[in-house]
Amino acid sequence: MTAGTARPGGRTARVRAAVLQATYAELVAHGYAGLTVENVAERAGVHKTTVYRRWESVDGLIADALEPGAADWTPPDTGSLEQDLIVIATELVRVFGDPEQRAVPEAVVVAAFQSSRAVEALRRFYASRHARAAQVVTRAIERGELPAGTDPVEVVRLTCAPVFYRVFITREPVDDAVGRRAAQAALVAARAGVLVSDQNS
Amino acid sequence: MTAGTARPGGRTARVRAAVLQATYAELVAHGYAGLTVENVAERAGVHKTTVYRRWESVDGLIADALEPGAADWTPPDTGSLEQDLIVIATELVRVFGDPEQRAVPEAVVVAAFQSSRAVEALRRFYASRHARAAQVVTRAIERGELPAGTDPVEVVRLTCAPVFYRVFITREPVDDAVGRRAAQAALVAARAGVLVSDQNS
DNA sequence: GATCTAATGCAACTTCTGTTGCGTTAGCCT
DNA sequence: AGGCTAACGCAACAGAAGTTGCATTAGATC
Repeated sequence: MTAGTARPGGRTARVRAAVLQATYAELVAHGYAGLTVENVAERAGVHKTTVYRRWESVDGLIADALEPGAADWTPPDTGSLEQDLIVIATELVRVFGDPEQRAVPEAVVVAAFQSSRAVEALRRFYASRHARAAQVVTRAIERGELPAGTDPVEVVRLTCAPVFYRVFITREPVDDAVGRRAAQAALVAARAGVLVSDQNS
Repeated sequence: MTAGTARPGGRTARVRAAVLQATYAELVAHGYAGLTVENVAERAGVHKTTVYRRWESVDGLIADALEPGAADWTPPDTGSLEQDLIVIATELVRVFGDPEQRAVPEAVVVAAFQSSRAVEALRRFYASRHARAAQVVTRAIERGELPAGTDPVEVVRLTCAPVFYRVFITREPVDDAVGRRAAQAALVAARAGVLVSDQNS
């Protein structure tokens, strides 16, 4: 984003950094509902027209703010698939339990309901996250812990989905036990061969 | 809601019905992002101040519009737990595939991110839905298909979560195969005893 | 059917969001 | 160093969202 600009140096980059950081801070402070272009601009020390021109709307800001998050995450590697999945699921629980860590991912989910840019950002983010987390499963398949042909990403989805479901859909509380159970259920299903990708019966 | 009003007859009830129906129609037509108090009021043939006074905001409208949906739903009863779960999951897939049926539930999920009233409406709705769907599992436990002590609602959650996860979080496409796999995974996990409620190890 | 008053309609107003035209600044290039 | 111009700041504006005070309507009660 803003990569093809004719003047990428100095001020433009500074403004961009300041605005995205301000977006993050505002999200943590007021959440998606309280996110305003004007507030972000003021916090960033930038005029609101600048923000409107470069990001168009709050959804553009949010979509942009998510980008960095995907890259710097590495999956656990405990040697046991079950433990790896449990770590992944309980880490999710921990993130959603912390308002500060939760702010950005939650905001993007909300923004995706009204902005195709946010949808694209979400797809890219979770595609990346899934691919990284799937390494855990791929290693397990190589160790012979799971049936050959098991879809690694599907195991990851099954591990994460129940946590998201409770947090964002049914609004039920989550704790480590929820994550653990999701991980174990995904594991059992994978072992039983339910998540073999060819299986389209 | 509006139950304790001092004048429940005639006009008040008519206005309420007209407004909720208009809310539904507007949601289908423009989605949550395009939902405006003024548009709803105009469509309902009511002045906007009336809507503001009785529902306060769009989130109030949405929370109210969800209420009727919970009551009139009965779970399948095919005689086989696997088939019941598959029906539940693929029915979800079908609902989310139809913009008209999808509009209201999606709107409430969005509204819940910024309105505690919508959160309460969501909790009530899914608590009711889960309880009804859980009958399917309870019957299976009685038939001896699942270990005693299996948490029926947890089986339902595990069946539905992957569909919601793809639709609302990762924005991946869903089809019947997705629902079928989710149902089978939940079933396998339940059979293995992973979803026994006592189990807090 | 006359009265009372909750609920609605109406209009004006304030506030907030987003836009536009133009002047100014600062990065890039020779 | 000096010019060129993209990017930014500024102010004024347009439009929508939500509020308030008061008049009007129509259910309820006797």
